[in-house]
Amino acid sequence: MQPTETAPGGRPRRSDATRAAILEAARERFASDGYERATIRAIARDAGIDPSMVMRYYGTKEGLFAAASEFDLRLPDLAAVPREEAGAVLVGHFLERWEEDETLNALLRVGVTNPAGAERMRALFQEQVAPAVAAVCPDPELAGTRAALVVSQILGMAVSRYVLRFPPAAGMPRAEAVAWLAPTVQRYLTAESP
Amino acid sequence: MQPTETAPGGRPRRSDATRAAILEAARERFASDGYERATIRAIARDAGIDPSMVMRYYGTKEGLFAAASEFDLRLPDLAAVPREEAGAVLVGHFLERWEEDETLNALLRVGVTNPAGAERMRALFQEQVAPAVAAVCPDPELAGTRAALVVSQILGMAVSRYVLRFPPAAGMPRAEAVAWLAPTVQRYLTAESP
DNA sequence: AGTCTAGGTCAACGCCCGTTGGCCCCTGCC
DNA sequence: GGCAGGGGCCAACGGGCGTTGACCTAGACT
Repeated sequence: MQPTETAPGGRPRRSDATRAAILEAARERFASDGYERATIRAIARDAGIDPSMVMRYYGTKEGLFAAASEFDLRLPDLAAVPREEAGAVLVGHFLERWEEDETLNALLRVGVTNPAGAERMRALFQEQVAPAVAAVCPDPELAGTRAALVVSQILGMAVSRYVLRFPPAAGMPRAEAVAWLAPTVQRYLTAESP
Repeated sequence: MQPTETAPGGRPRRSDATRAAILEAARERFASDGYERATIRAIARDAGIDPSMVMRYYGTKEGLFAAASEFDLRLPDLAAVPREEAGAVLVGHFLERWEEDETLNALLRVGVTNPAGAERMRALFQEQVAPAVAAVCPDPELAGTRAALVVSQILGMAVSRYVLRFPPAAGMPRAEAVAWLAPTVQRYLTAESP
């Protein structure tokens, strides 16, 4: 038996480079192919190692996905920006994050067809988005609803732009997308009622 | 050789019931499982026939999906409703359609992980949504952008509500969702600029 | 009544998948 | 310099997949 996991502060292992290569290849494949078509064999090939190594380090395909889909949105503290700019800041941050890290695309593609992936997305929503949104909500009891509305608009743009690639959405400069979406998100965050 | 297709006006075939059962089972499976996990064997089992019949009538799994994903959004003529209600009408119609026919969910789930499915969604956008939106756009050259924005909001709500099932979005009464989204869509349809 | 064809079943094919177990080699330690 | 153990490869497994072709069967037409 050999250790498959170490506390984050543990001594570096000789296999760390391989582990990282596997994770990177996995994120790429999950992001572009979804869960079922992202095969362990293809991921291993991308990482330049044998498929059995993936099993050794991550136990199972589901375990690999769990490790590859760990993600920090790094949401800004919305209480620290001018109240009327919260919407623009949030939209800009999300789109930027989506373009710089393929993990979000992996989460989205897997979340849509795989129950475990959907659960991951719900956790991301509850643990990261909802609290960040609650920080600028006028009414605590509506915070969940507001967060869901915000996410619906941002998620929809991400699907249109990065996944389905509707020409007008995919071709739109990011600044233009932010300009259109910001007032919407601002309203969801702070408007008294619909 | 035997005919696999007949002109829409053709005489009814003895196999029409079977063909319909296959299509219904296929839509159900594609909607709940996505393309890869919706197996021909499972669809045939649901339809109460042998898997080879599916191949006989639809040629290939891709052909089956093409047939099962034919869809008419039945979008209303937006020029016929009061200008300021276009947003509410459009949102309400989409959510209703999403709940009454699982084909839309099948399209969405497959579109996210399958290239052919994504192409289908783009065709739906271009052939049905874009023209309907153009009917109320003040500026023809911006119609495509406006349609994409509208779709991004509606698609995002559908993903949140029906696919990922974020609790606040999934639990929200449809009327409340419409009330929140309507002003957004209205603005995308008619506002001069962001 | 006899024939022909469309509707349907069955068994198999080849392929690829996730996963396993055995084996080798290299490295760091005593 | 031996040796333990982690890093790595290889070959195989059982199973499920899409797809095929041979084979029955029952109805419609003449």
